[in-house]
Amino acid sequence: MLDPHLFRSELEFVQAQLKRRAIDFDADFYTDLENRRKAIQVKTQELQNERNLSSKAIGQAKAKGEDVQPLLDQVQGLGEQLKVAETGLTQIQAQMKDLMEGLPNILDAAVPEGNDEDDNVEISRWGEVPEFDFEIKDHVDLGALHKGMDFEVAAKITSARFVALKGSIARLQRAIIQFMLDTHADEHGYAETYVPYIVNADSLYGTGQLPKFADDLFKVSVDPDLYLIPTAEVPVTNIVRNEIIDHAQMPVKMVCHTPCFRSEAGAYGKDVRGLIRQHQFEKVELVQVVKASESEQAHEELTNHAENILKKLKLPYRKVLLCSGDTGFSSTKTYDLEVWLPGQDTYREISSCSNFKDFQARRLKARWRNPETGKPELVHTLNGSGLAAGRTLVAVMENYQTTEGNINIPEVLQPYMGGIKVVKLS
RNA sequence: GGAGAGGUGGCUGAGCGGCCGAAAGCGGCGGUCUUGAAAACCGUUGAGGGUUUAUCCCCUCCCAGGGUUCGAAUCCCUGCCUCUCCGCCA
Repeated sequence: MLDPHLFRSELEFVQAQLKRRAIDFDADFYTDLENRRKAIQVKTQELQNERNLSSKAIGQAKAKGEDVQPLLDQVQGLGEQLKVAETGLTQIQAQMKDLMEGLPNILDAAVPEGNDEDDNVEISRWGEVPEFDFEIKDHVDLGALHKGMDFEVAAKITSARFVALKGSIARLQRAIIQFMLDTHADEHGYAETYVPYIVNADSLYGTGQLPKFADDLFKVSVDPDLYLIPTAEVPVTNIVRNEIIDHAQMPVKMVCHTPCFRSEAGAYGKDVRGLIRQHQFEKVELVQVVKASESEQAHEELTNHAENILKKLKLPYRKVLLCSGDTGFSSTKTYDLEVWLPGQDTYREISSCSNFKDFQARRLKARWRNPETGKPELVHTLNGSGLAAGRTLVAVMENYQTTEGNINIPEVLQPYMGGIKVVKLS
């Protein structure tokens, strides 16, 4: 949610910024609504004040043993007026909330203009794209060859867009997850975190998935409304919802591995082959809660932490700054890390690192206490995949394949694989 | 799943339908004292919002949502959560 004060003081700026998101914000409609809100709110509060004063007077008169009937006659009808005013206020506030919560975050000045992923800007490349002197296989074929990746059986158990992993391939994914968790916890200073995989609507509202993106979620319960998490971002960031964090606890840095569940409604026909786009996948997520003045630096650091995993795995990747049209709803600025996938002969997203500034914090009512002023201030929240484990599995399999169809194990993963250096065909 | 108890400020914990945004203690902050610190003493200290240049003033919030009332932390209803006991259970 954007700052309402910004709308009142700098409406034209807001309008211009939303235009970058291809949103035609109706300033006249807003101004009219805001003026009505102001009038109704002032009126309501005046009536409330009148009621409070009258009631107090009645109380005092009663204490003195005076006749209160004249006073009671005086307030007759006030209740009805107040009810009308309060109802009106509630309505217009709800209307404004609907309007406001449908608006995306304001983009950082550095975000390039553009319509879609084709307009994203490459920042850097790392590593050498491997050259193979044999006919390479993609992860689906490799997985089948190793009898470790079975889409058919998952379809039988559940439906399309699920997978069953077995043997060394399953272990390799687990090794990747453990390696990532250990690296972020031990080297990058994140607190390992475990959270529920099912969340309530308030949490999804807090991080911005609701009310706008309900179609992307799996709902598992009605009354109360509960959903499977689409990312660990939701439960982990919501740890600070409605909290005022002591300054000594700042910055809050958490790392968390969870499965993620996405209905991917409307994504059919897009990238269907293999593990790339699934209803359920494993991800290690980095979340930071920082002071406003530190979020831009934290964004760079968090992205570096994710990059560090790719470097340690010696997987070639590139870093991309998303353009205005491709940056997510809640984000001010997002870097994507794209890993090289030989099977697709291209770079594919494996991490997305975003700075939400105070957009989520305002919805979450997540604050920290500034010792200099003694007052609570909204925090800035950030998160990034560190990394998507399923896609990392794909990347390792495809980049480390050998002519025999074996898969070499990156050195950093070997301790997690019982010391073996290669997964051989049995 | 069954039975009971309870949800009040950063924490502990009082609170009769009006004098309660709320005692007291702890903690925090400022000060006195001290070479410094501790102790003691004094003062101060919740959040959100409206109006305003600002001060002032006003509104809302005692788990959440409804209700009763001129007036609700306090009474009533519903929900959620926590704790204790029993049952079941990885």
